[in-house]
Amino acid sequence: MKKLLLIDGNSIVNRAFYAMPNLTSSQGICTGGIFGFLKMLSKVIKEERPTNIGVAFDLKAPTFRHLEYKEYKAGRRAMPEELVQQIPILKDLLQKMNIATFEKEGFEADDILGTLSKDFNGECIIVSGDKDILQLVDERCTVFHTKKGISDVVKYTPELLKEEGIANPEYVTDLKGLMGDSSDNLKGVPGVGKVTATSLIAEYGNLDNLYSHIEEIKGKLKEKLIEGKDDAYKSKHLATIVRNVPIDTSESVTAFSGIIGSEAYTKMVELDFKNIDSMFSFEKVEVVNQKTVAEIVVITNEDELQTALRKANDTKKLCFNLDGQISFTVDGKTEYIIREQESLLDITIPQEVVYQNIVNYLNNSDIQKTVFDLKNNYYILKEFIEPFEANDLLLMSYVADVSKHKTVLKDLLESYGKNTEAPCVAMLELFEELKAKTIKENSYSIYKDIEMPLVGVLFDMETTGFRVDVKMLDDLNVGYTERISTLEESIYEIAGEKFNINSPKQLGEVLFDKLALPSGKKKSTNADVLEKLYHLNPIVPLILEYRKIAKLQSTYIVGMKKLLDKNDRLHTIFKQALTTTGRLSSTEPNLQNIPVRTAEGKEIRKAFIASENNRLVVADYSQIELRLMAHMSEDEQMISDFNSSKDIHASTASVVFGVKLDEVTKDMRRKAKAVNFGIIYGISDFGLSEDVGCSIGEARNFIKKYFEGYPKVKEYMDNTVASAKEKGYVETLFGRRRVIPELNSSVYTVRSFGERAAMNMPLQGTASDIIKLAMIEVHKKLMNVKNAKLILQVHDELIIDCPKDRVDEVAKIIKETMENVFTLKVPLIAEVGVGENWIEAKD
DNA sequence: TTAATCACG
DNA sequence: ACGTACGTGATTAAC
Repeated sequence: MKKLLLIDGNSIVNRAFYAMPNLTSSQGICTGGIFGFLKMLSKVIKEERPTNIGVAFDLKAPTFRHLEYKEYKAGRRAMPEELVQQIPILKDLLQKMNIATFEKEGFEADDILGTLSKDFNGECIIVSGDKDILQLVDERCTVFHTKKGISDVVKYTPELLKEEGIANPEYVTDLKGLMGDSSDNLKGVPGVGKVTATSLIAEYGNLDNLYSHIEEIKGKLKEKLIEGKDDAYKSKHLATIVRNVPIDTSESVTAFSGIIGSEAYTKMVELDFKNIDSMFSFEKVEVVNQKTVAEIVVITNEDELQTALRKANDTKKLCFNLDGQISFTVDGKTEYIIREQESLLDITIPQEVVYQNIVNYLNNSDIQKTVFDLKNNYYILKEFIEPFEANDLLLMSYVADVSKHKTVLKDLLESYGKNTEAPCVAMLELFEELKAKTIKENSYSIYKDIEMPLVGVLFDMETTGFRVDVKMLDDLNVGYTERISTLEESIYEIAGEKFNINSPKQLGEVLFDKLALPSGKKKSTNADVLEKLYHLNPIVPLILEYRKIAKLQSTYIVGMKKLLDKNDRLHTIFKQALTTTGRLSSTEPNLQNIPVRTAEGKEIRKAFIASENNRLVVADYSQIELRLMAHMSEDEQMISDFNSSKDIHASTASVVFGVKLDEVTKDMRRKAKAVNFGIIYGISDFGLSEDVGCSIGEARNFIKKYFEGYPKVKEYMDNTVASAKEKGYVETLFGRRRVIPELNSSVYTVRSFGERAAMNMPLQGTASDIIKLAMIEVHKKLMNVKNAKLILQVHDELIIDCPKDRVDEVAKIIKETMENVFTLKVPLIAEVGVGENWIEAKD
């Protein structure tokens, strides 16, 4: 049985463009729309296995329908430039894939699809985001309507249309005739919208039948319908798809074999698309190595291994990779690969022997070592050697270009077009290239003086771990289980049925349909929405509490207990090359989001305790990002506020509301605090109004007052954005860069995001540079304090586990180090506390 | 695998 | 006329 897949090219690429992130190839071409289109295409091909495919595009030239109705299409929004550029590339790529594309002057894509589907002898699937196309549905033709994004489709059959009140697919045009369509500039009947039109069509079927029963309709609606009769028929006619476009519809034109040719593959690689092998079946082709021509030597015994390694004494170089296939190079030309054991009978070198031989060279400071992910190499070799010095390509690539960073070596090499057959040769080459780049861009010092010295510190912290009071967690768990079941009962009681409270979908149905609580457009059930419904139904507070307890139990009790070691300690992994700002991230478990804001949350945090006979010394920077704003903007008012006041939010309130410091009320301070946060995030009136709970106008007024009080802050933010747009990147005080391609997008939301990110990164990033420097210093100083260990960093906070008789000494060390690691135009303050657990130490 | 939610700075 | 706070990770449901 033949099966034809038809795609409305413009409609789908448009959906894809808005659904995908802002993808850009290494050659600077926007590719999000194309990639999204291919993703959708691969999915449908896999699921439907079509024998024929056709993709239709609109032409810019006016359609003949256009000639009849001049304003037709005038209402359609202009396509953003980034998307316009992608269309010819997509067409070219489809041709290379041997997929037929169609466009015809005077006709639209849906006309072409209508014609192809009519002439095809077999089953037919049409994919489009445009509802007009539903008129083509029939027994052998299904329409996949992409609701939102690209993967979420509704499959329309005649039966489904019936369920939606459309007895015959043809009546889709009648519906359009009544309701009109602003994007196509179809007028419809004035005053009749989607809801009225849908119910009229459900009742009367089509326009003819409606108007022959017009007497049954009463009041204003009747008048409107009579008045708009001409418009209704005119709009219906315009919405009717033409099914006899003069194109070649023979099956040989659309035939599709399922195999994609090598030319298309090359093009996709050139566009930097990833995972394409999992998307399509490609014709087998020989992979031609680019760049380096490396000699590959396979090593099968210890003698060969030792001979090869010994050369490092002369070349003074050793680059190795132990993750997966073990290989190394000593000259940047030859790749030595240790033969893998493929069966038990294979004779090769045991892993431990390889490690032992390599380790022999690692403490030789004459030899320049290079690896990818040094900290991970410490773990792999921990039985053989203490942490050693080496270049780290992972960190170098992270510093050189955050947006191109990769956590897997092979991906990184690929993204720089390197030969992955000889990873270590490619690593050395890439390291040198990126080193030159960072030196030129003044960010080498971020690598050399911040990231590299930090590796050993993080390894130490992870290895030491954080002790947990398991008994305390168990006790909490018992209480939680009981509370959850009580809450469940009460919730089911009010709802009148059992359902899964954890399912936002089911919960939404209970709240907004069954209990008829008011909801916005999207029926979101998040805490902000529920807060507003707090007093409308007693079920709401119960759900909020249920959510809170369920979260604490699943994430922080059940989840963390699985990760405890035999000494009741948790060992997080810090990801040092992940965030776009320079912050660390923490996983398995994430110890950077342990609860603290609520009373119940604090109970969990209390279970984080010092080691036997020890205390926790906790120090956190006070308002570091805002102090950096004062420093960077050089705003006199803000600098003087920080120099004179202990409470910056109160000072801000006095500036914004124009009152004396002692006249600031709690509410004024609360609002000022929200503005200060907003400033750090790249403020918007909407965001601020959501946070404060006021109108957008009021929020706009706060911002205006704020900038009047701190004029140089405004100037600084404007300059940052302007410079970012010009240079394409922003940077921290220490030279850490973030490239922000979104800044030049013509899509408002994307561009605005870029602007906010540009305002935020220098603040968040500089703060993280500073605390990293402090960590390096503190770690060094603690070597002289026996059993005192740095165990955790939470962005602006450091935690030390140390013997209780050394706490005063350690507290002094950490405070002085953190405060003096860098000098700003305002004081840098670290607040220090001591306690047996994490909560006690923070008071 | 992705979206929704919520924990943190 | 439109939709937004910046940076993260884990769990759950639902495909």
